[in-house]
This record gives sequence, C-alpha cells and structure tokens, in this order.
Amino acid sequence: MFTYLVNVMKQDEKRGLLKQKVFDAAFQRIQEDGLNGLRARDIAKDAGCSLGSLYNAYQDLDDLILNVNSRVLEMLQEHISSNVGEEQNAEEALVNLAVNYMNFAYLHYNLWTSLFGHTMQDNAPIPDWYTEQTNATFLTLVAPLLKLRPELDEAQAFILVRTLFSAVHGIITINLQERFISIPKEMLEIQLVDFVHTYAKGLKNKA
Amino acid sequence: MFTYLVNVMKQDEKRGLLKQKVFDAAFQRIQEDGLNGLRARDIAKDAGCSLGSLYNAYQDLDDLILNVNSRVLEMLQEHISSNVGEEQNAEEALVNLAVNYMNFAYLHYNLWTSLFGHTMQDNAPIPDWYTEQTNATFLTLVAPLLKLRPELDEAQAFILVRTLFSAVHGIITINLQERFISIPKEMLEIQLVDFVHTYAKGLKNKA
DNA sequence: ATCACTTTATGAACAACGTTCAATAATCTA
DNA sequence: TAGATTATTGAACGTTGTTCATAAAGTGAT
Repeated sequence: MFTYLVNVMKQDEKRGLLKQKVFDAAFQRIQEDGLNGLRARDIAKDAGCSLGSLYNAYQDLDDLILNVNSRVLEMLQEHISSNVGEEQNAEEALVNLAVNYMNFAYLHYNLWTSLFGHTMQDNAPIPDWYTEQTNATFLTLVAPLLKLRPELDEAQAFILVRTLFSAVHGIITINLQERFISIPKEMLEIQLVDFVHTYAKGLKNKA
Repeated sequence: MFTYLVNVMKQDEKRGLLKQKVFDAAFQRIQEDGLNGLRARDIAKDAGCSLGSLYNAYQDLDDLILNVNSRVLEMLQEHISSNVGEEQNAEEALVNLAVNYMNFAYLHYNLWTSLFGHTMQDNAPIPDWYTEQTNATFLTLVAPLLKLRPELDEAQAFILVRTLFSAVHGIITINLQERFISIPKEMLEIQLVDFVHTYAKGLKNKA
C-alpha cells in the first residue's frame, strides 16, 4: 500500500520523500554512533537508496550534516527554554536555562557534540542560513530575560545571555570531554547552579 | 658535514632524530594548516623520509597528534601562567590567567583548536599519559591561587580554577567559532575581564 | 674485514572513504 | 504514444591511513 502512495505522488513529492529518508537515516546514525561514525554508504543503505541518490538529495555530506544540526538546534531551542519565563526573577530564569542546557547535553550527547564538533571540508565557509539560525536561537534565549528585566536594553541582555551561555557551555563541555577528569552529573548540576548564582550575585553588586 | 654527524651517531640517536623530524613536520603543518589539513604523506615529505618510516616512528597519526598536542599543552601552561602569581590579590591573578589564555588562543589559533578539536579514530580511548598531563596542567594553575588564598584547601581551589577556566574557555571558544557572531579581540578582552571581576565579586559576597 | 644477525627504511599495495558520472530507468508533457 | 526531461544507479576515480614484503643499513663477534 505504501507503493501505491508512491505511485500516486508527483515527482517533487517523491523527491521530498527521498530527502526525508536520507535525513532520517543520517540523524539516527549521528544520534547513535556520533559524527565520527557517519559514512555515506551506511546512510544510503539505511535510507534504502543508492549511494549516488544521496548526492542527488544533498550537495555533499557537509550539506546533510548541517541540515541535521539545524534540526538539533531547533530541538535545543525548544528544550532549553521550556520552564523558562514563568519565574519570579531573572536569576532563576538563568539557572533554569543553564540546567536545561546541561540536561540536553547529557540526553542527546552525540547530537550535541555534532553541533559543535563539526567542521567543513577544505575549510569551506559555513553557509549563511546556518549561522543565521544559530544566532536566531540565541535571540530566543534573550527574550524571556528581557521580559523579566525590562530595564535592560536588548544589546545588554544579548551580551549577558551570550556571556552566560558561553560560560555554561564551557563548563559542560570541559566536563564531558574525555581528556579531562569529569565529575558526575549531579555534582556538575550543583556546580553549575552555584556558578550562575555566584555570577548573578556579582552582577547585582556591580552598581 | 651533517652526513658525517649522522654516520657517527648510534642507532637509537638516529631513531630519535627521525622522530624529532617527523614531530617538527607535523607540528608545523598543524600550526599552519590546522588539524584538518594534516596528511601523512605531507608530513613524510616535509620530514624527508618515506611514508612507511612515519609509522616506524609513531604508532599512527593519533599517536603523532597527541605528541604534538602534548607539546602545545606545555606551551599553553608556560604562556598562561606568565605574569601570574606576583599580584596583590587573587582576583587579579584570575584576570591575568583569563587574559593570558585568550591571548594564547589568538596567537596560536590552529594549535589551540588542535588541542580541543582532536578526536580519536574508532572512538579509541585517549591514552592515560595524555589525560594525566592535561590534569597536571590544571594543577599548575591552581598553585598560584593557593599561595594567594591560603585559607582555601586544595580541593576548593581546584574546583574554583576549574570552573573559572571552563567558563573562560567557553567564552573564548564560542567567540572564535565560525558559526557564531564574533566580536573583535579588544571587545572580547573587555568582556572577559568584566566577567572574571563579576564572578569574583559574587564569590566575595557569598558568605 | 667478513660473516651472520638485527634493526631500519622503503614505496607498492590494500581497504575504506567521499564524490562523480555515463548509462539506465522512470516520469512528465504535448 | 513519442520525445524530452528528470531521477536512479553503481561502477569507477582520486585520496585517505595503514600495512608488509623486500631491500638496505647497522651491529658485534671472530
């Protein structure tokens, strides 16, 4: 019955279907084996198409990976800002952002490292649409903070969120990297919450 | 005359010489082209030996890269702790650590990304000697802080330095990654110094 | 200096990879 | 249905990292 559906589809619908199947296969491979274990031939096999068709659907592996990472960015954005924005104060919102980010990194470790560990072949430039989406994701994080602290202008809030996000990202990254001694998740969370509170205290005491 | 020296050398001295030449070639390649541009055949050509000899000197490319990264770690340790330890207070020491770290990242960008961007083939484990060196480098950073703040025990100082280092690392990493909007070095330094001061203020206000 | 023995150097060969492309099949249009 | 357009295929290509049989060089005892 699925074949019937395919037969009844227009050509561009089938093209979309193939693209989707290739995407799904790549996503799952990255999720299970990590970016390092990604092979064009495996993706084609999983997607049920030939090796050549993969390059019909996507320009090259970089193109495909960027599309997967784009989806991961969406997931991250959704996950990170859940339960954020209904707090009484900005400090708790920042703590929640940090803890959500940590949980995402643990929950989707391979997808998360794909986001930051991928580099283009031959030092090719990252396409604009991708960097724009990355920065748009950042702006989403700024929004709840602005609601809570209307006295900040957007530029200030952007810098604040960016700095804090970078710092939190670093703390989690270093802890999860194999080359460093890492502490258990529970301890990391304590350290992270403490860090955000400490930094927030410093911000309050600034003026 | 150089040939004369070679002729007069013992066998293991020549082995060391070859290892050194291969190392130098790899180091220079990584420094100039980055880790992505590293090719076994290029290294062999630069070192003036055959492709096979490279695998006589080092087990594989991972082994060679880890040795280069080990040297980079030494450079980082030396660079980061220069001018640190003679300050009046711990806060200034932490600021200097952060700024030194930033300068190293800018000055030796390819070497620095090699340090954090390298991953093993086939998810092979990182050898113990390397992770031990990494953590030993950390302990070096803790030492000046302990001298300045003798009331901290070593565990507390370690956590403090580790958290701060991770955060600083994250701020610099995110800014230097191509996929994010980056600000000029001068602005980053201001942001970084401000961040450390703010965090230090938070620490003081904790008790 | 000669010989047997060990160590080192070599580059052709191999397997695995991303990518291309001429040939084939499918689909659309008129 | 015929002709034109598009999609699919997998063999083939160029580059990788790595291995290995062969050759060269070094070592030490006689």
